[in-house]
Amino acid sequence: MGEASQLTPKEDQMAAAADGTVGKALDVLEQVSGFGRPVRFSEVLSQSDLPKPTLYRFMQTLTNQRMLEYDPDRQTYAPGTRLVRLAHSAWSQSSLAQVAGDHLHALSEATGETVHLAKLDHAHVLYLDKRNAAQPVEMYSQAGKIGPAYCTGVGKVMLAFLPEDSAEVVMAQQSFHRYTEATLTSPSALRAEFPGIRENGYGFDREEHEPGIICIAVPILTEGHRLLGALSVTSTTDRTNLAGLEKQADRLKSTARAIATEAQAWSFPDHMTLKQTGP
Amino acid sequence: MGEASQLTPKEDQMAAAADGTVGKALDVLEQVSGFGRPVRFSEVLSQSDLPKPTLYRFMQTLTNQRMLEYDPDRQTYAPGTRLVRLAHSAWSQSSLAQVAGDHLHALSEATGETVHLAKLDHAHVLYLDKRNAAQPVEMYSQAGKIGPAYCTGVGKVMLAFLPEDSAEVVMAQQSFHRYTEATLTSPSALRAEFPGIRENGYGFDREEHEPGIICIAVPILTEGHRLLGALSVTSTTDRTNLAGLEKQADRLKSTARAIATEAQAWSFPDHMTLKQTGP
DNA sequence: GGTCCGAGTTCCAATATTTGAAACTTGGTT
DNA sequence: AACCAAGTTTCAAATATTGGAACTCGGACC
Repeated sequence: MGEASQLTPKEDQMAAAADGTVGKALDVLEQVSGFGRPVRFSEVLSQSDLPKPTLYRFMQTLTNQRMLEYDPDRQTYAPGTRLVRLAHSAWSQSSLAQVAGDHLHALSEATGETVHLAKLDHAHVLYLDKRNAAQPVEMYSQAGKIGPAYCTGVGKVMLAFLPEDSAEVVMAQQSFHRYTEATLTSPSALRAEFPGIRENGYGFDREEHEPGIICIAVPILTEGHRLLGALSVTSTTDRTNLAGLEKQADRLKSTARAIATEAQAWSFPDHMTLKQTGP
Repeated sequence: MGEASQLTPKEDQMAAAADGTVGKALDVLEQVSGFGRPVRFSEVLSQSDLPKPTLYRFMQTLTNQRMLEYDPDRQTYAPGTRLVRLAHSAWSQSSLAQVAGDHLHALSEATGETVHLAKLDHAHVLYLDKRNAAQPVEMYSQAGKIGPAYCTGVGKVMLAFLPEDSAEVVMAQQSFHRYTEATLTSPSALRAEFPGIRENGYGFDREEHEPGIICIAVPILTEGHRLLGALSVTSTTDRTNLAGLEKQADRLKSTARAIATEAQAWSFPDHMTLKQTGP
């Protein structure tokens, strides 16, 4: 059992709770990945509650399967590149990410600010895409990155539009680190914001995660009110303020609606022959 | 078995084939991902040789583990976003990708062309990074994307610098589709290029994959001559020719050497704060 | 040179898990 | 109402996983 690991919120007792051998193997993968750097077998062993031969076999299997990669020079394991390939496939099949691309671009052009597309993963916010007004697309520099749910615009908005019991479960898993003065550090503080967010249809990040950084976020909902993700426009207190961001609310909402509609209608046009291209 | 297998000896035909339950589960994941679009359970079933309940349980497990995602509206499965998260971790831990970033940028600035970083994954070329010049080439490739090994600059160069038996194994797995007039469509045609590539230390793509697209590529090798990946500069026949690209050979080689050195020296200066950014 | 030590690896019988034929449920169609 | 296909559950038999213990290997330290 690990002690305080670096960024993981409360380790979810039931979620990671292995279903079967596959679950345990994936736990090992997650653990290696969680180190954030290549690790020796013994390092993983000391953090794992699996017996030595069992862990050893899992790591062998995962390495065989290229989910882990072994560096023979350093004798370390790191998450394997098969993951990168699979993730590319996952990302390009995500109707949300695919459909949203153009909308994000348009939004960042129109506002001149950075735009994020995110969804809820486990108990974290997972960023699916990001557009800077000036810069072109960056792939995994930002896509795939995770952030806290309780102190980001997208996170709070998604919580507010989640079924109440689900939201409670997610909130129970937050670590509530106080990043700034403004960070909300309890479920009740969060809960208090929800009615307002639900009524307006948007929410703010009031420098709750980083000083000087503010944002406005809206949920992306299906017609059946199922939560698909969220959208945000970020700026700094140097350039604008909450009232300024609020002016973008309608544009954000209609973009989110458009994305939701297209994502649902998206019947996978086969024009993306996932055949290989490039030199 | 149990021989020291450095790079997939011969088991590779059945490569994905079973290592135990975990292997089978990952096969299922790969299969779903291979569809390239969300799929129904029965579609997977008809393409799998697993019995119905077995496949069913695997897909349940994978869904529980968020390696797959189930769309209740459409009743389809697609690769899950947990993969995107894990891949982000894999990518950011890949010393190659991390270390190469600045070099790629410099190279694309200096040459004004598109630069690719790739490694060998299974029998494919897997692109780890790409930098566009100001005027990007008409082409689509990004991190996580795979391409053929036998008709790309990076692929051929990597094959040439692989131990002979490994190269043969990889070549035996190529499909040798004739993309263009110039495509090499047999192991022997490939083999004939290797001595030249090894002697020069670089290789070309002579419009073998896409008409009008040419490139020069060099391998990235450790001091112990272990193959880490490859690097390429791509252009079009409109803008230059092979002789023109060849002028970049020395710059490419020294960049590759620098990347290799840094990648090996990279002892993980704990830049691992993993601090989450973005609202 | 020998001995000790810890990391990594293999063995193998006890045990818990996976397995899949068959039966059942669900939702849509004739 | 009867039918069919897709998806889900059951349960004993078959099999894979498990982990204590013993072994190998290479380096550190007398």
